[in-house]
Amino acid sequence: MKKPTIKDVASLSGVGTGTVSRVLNGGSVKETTRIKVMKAIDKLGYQPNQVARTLAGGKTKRILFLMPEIRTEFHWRVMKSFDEYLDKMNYEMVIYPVFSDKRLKKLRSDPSLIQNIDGAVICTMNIEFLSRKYIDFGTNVVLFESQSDEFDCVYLDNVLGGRMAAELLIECGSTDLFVISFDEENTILATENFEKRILGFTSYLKEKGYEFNEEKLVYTSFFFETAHERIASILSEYDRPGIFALADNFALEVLQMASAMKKIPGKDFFLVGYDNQSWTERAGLTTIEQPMEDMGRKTAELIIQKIENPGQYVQPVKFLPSLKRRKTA
Amino acid sequence: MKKPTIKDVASLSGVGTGTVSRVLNGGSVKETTRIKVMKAIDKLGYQPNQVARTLAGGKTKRILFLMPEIRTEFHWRVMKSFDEYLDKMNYEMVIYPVFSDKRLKKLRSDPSLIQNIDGAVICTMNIEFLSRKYIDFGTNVVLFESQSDEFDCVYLDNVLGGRMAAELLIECGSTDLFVISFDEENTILATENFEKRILGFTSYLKEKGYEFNEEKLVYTSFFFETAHERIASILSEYDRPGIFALADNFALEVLQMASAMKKIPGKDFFLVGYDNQSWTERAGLTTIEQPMEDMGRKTAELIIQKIENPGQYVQPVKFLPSLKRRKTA
DNA sequence: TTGTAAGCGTTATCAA
DNA sequence: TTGATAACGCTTACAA
Repeated sequence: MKKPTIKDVASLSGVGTGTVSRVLNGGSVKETTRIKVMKAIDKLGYQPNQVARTLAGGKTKRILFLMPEIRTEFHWRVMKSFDEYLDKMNYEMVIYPVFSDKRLKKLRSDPSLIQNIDGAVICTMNIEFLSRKYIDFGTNVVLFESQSDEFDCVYLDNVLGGRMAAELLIECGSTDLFVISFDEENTILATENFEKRILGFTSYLKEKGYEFNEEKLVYTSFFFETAHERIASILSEYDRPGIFALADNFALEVLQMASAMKKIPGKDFFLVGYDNQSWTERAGLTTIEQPMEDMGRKTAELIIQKIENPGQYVQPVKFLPSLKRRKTA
Repeated sequence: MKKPTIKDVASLSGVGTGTVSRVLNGGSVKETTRIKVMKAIDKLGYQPNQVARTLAGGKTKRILFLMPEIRTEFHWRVMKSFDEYLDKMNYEMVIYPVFSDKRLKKLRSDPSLIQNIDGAVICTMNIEFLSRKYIDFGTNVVLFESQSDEFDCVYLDNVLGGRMAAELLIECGSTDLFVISFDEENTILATENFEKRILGFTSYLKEKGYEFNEEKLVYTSFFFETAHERIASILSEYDRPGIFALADNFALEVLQMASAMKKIPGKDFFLVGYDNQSWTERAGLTTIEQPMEDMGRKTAELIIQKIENPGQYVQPVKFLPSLKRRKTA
């Protein structure tokens, strides 16, 4: 049995297709006819054909979410919250993972996906890839986790986040301060966010007369923690060292090593993470919170706003980190 | 300036739209006209409109990849490989993340995404959600990481994987055998894969007369390793215990604890992981390999095959695990 | 407030 | 091998 079309609905309810379309899209129709039409729609189980709708010039109500290979809790929670708001507003999210530079080029050359969208969110991507010369979305774009004055964008004040971590660790009495960062040469990713955290941290230290040098910057990797030895030596060689982990993941590595070495967090050493991932509370990890849900939601609001009221000024939205103080610092 | 359409191409090259369409879709056209048309396409920078194409009954060349919230290396590598083959065959992947049951229901009630696809791959999802009664894709479906005789599917022999791990650990001389599994009550995920690994492991043990009970099953969590204390006690209390980590991630936790406790893998204890994630070689972790790239590619082949030759029999494709023997066992 | 009909950009059918 | 033309299912003037 064929799927019912707008014509079927029209003839069953004894009106023209235009009227049905108006019912569907919120045009002005008499209440009694609206009800008639709705009944017919219900009875037939009619679902508008998006493809036809798009071709006829309607909106797709579909938003593209461009993301690099991100497997962090942070990004998933942002995405979930983003999607939830979209859903509430009757929009739909389509994800396009940018595994590689090549895939991004493909997106540029093959506009079929872009033809189908009302807007796009570009997530945590290197600014150089975002230039209009590189990809012309010909559509509404909001950047997430990068700054730009060419596009609307949503980001967190990472410099401030770094400063807050530094301030707290000094307050705890640490004089030897370390940063655990990560080692990644993925050119697609926006690494500026990490750099800013380090910048905030070190500049605060400098202001307060503390020393920081490259040696105190420890590298690990996102999914295979590789800094065991370095961490073990920091924990055993220094007196109450202060450690700033640029992501909660990295802090976990420290906690594990410490647990095995019988070092007590908040006493033998101090530790501040970043993100406020869901497990950190249970673990008692002090961390710099990013308001993931708010950020995701705001991104959704922004893109929908742009779609529905075109031609607005570019809006940068800056979120502020906040301190979740728990046992480790 | 408006985008050029097929009509523009037709008139510029002095042929009918039908001919242009045939050039585009591989119908039979005289070589000289083909060249003429190609030149016009090039000159205008013409790109076919996918939406119109779809409405007119053409294929979208778009495949939906339905996935739960998976942040593992395994799934991303499978996805990459899947996507790469699709790309080669001029198909396109669209990801639909199933954050929750609710989102799956939404997919069912809102067919706009499904209207746009030629086929769907359903990844690592609980079989109960896959019943035709629940979602009618009305399209070609291939299951990844679940078994079914209703759908084509691609999966690994996890029972065999478990057996291989057991065999190796016994061969190493361990008499106390442990499994590290994970604690997850996400009802959307196909947990059968983990259960089968355990089944294979324990049944082999039983055959060989080894004892295994619930106490030897240690639970941790995927992204926040929570089994520190259990692992520490296993490592210190037993003589050369054998540990089977149901995913390489979990093995990492063991390696870290061991490193801090000065226990030497492959000597003081034996450890077998699962997946053969990229970092395991560097870490010297013995592991049960899943051929991720092959599996992703095969999944792509299968779905394209179904699309292009409809009405075939249901094909289950079983992959075999293999042992990557390194330092830890 | 309504119905009619002209697009939207393709593919597919059918004569020529 | 071709060109003309009828779908495809919708939105949106325009006229009634």
